[in-house]
Amino acid sequence: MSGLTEDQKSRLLERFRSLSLGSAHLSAAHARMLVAEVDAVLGGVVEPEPRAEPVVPDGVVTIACDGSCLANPDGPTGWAWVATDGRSDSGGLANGTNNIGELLALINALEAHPDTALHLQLDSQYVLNSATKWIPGWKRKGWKTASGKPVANVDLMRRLDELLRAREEAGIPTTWEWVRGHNQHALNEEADRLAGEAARLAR
Amino acid sequence: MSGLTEDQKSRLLERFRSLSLGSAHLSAAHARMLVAEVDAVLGGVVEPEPRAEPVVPDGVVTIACDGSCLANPDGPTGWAWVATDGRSDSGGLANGTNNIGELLALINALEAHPDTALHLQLDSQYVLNSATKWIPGWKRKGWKTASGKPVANVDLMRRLDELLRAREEAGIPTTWEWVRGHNQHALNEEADRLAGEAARLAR
RNA sequence: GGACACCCAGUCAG
DNA sequence: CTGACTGGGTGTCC
Repeated sequence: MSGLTEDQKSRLLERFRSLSLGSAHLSAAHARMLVAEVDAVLGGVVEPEPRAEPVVPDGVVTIACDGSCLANPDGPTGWAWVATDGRSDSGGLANGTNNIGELLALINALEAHPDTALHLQLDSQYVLNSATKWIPGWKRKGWKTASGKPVANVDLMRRLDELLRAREEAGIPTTWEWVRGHNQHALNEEADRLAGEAARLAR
Repeated sequence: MSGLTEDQKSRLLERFRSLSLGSAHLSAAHARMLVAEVDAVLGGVVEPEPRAEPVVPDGVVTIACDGSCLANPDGPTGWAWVATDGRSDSGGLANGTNNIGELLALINALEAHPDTALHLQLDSQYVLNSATKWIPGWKRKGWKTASGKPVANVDLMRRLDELLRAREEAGIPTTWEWVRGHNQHALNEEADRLAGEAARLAR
């Protein structure tokens, strides 16, 4: 009924990193993610009940995207994505906003998987709605907001639109899921950690 | 360079309790406070350097307020205040939050000193800012938070406002000081002790 | 008016 | 290390 000790965690982490799965080995990000899972399960934090999660078909890669911004307007900003195919990436800039971080996470995830069917997990309704709902309307109205003001972060929005149109034209499936932030969702938590780390490094 | 042994502490405590200062004698709370001071000084924990502390004018009573809550939301909750006039009080309730404890400490201290110029020491910025900054704004906006949600613990906040307005109308001076928690600040430590005791008794 | 996110600060505890 | 109670602020959209 209890979780792992710190010692057990680090030993597990080392073990996971040295494992071979087929020809590949686990990334550091995924090893940490797995340790967190084991810890949660052993600690009774997650019930073994069937989870009401979307069923992701075989061959589809799930990616969690997240951003971070210390001192929100204009502070050090980080972005990160973590995928179930074992890949992950992150980066930062010296000045940005929380929403720029979230946008960059998605854009970088898409750029890294141009030919892969994806299931995208975001915690930002701003980015999720931009990608799935608002961009078409903005384009029709010359990138103007509902209240007539220019859409923020237009350059990033245009790039996002470009990437999504390319996927659509190539017939590459893309599905979306909103996940609440900080909800012991292993993929998202790891993306959160990496994004925060990247923001701190960009300081 | 070393502090007191437990034996030394209890002997000191007994000694302090039997002392006469003018016609009064030390309360148990203040005796413990003094012993803690001696211990800290002998242990080299506090430097004998001149401290940058507010100078409290003669006739002004300093009061440290503190709250405690075991198992934070909804657990046994205690409050306490300790004053330099030798008085102190504490109490508890079966269910509360940490912040309710801190609020009750201040409210009870004010109620016990309606006509005394006070210097109030709090470790809770939540309560300190409520009392000195936020209440006026909340009243203007119908007790709504900056993010539009109803202010928590409104009943206690209203009572606090009432007490402070009464003091102001009567022209009774009130000054405020934030002290970091658990910083060998004798008055605060004693209030902390009493609040914890009260919480355990309320269990 | 609503929603999500990013922080900052303090406290209470395990 | 974990979690909760509370407040302030900004970024963004409808």
